[in-house]
Amino acid sequence: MTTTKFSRQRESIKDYLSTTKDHPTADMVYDHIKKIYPNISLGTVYRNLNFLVEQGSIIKVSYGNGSDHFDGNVLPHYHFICRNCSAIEDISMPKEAVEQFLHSADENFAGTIEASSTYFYGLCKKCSENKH
Amino acid sequence: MTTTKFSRQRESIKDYLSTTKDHPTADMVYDHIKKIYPNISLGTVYRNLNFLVEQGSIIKVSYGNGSDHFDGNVLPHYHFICRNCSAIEDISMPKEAVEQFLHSADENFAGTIEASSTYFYGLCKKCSENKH
DNA sequence: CCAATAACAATAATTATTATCAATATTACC
DNA sequence: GGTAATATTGATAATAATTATTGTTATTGG
Repeated sequence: MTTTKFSRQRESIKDYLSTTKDHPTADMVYDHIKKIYPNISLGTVYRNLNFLVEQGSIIKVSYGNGSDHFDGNVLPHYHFICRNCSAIEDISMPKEAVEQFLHSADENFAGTIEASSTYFYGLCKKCSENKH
Repeated sequence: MTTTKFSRQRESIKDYLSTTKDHPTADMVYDHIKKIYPNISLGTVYRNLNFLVEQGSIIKVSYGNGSDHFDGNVLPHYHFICRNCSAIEDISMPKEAVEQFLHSADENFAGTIEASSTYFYGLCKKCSENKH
């Protein structure tokens, strides 16, 4: 079997994602980690992001338009994407609402539902205030 | 203003998507339409798929892994992606369940929620039966 | 400390999609 | 119906995002 070795670059990426509330893309992570390890390469960032997603330490947020984003918050929560400024924000929902929704899906489907991901779209607070 | 002219290629793409229950990618649409218009180009397929999405005649299904898929069913419904065979299937949910879920999201968010998209993951009927 | 090898940096390759442009098809008008 | 105007096409080049390759470096078990 193949063992996982420690890597300061990977650790740094994980740390960054666990402390920021942004939902950076691979490129944004790259820009940030470069300040600490100036000769890290973008490929290493991608490799480690995929590794960490695989491992369950971070979450990949992909909502269709352009690049994937990454999130260090692995607790169950939902994402909102602003159609004006493209910012991604978290939405936490009461457990009951989520359970009911999943239950309803399960009732209407023949196979086995194991997980789900929901993206909400609209205008964030700032943008909806500035729109008039 | 710019008027929209008829195009047999576009019509053919729309027809195909409205009659299939698959959720083909641009490439799969291309392969199908080529049987009817052998010298259609992939660019034309992309161009028309985007046009039809814009127009609201079809829906784009993008759940992160690889290519976008397209769906001729524009009635409100949800999508399930099998983690084993990658098939995409439809799930329709009772209106109340959806409304309650959206309402709950709205209550927990400061901005304005206008739309949402949910993907369910797991094993489809066939795969969950074959797994043991 | 050192050999084995996981992880690295640099970069090439791939995949999915969009843009460009001359040729063709569709439509409005006579 | 014929023709001018132009939307759409097919072919292909370009771009964006991500993954694979390769020789070098860092980590770790013995």
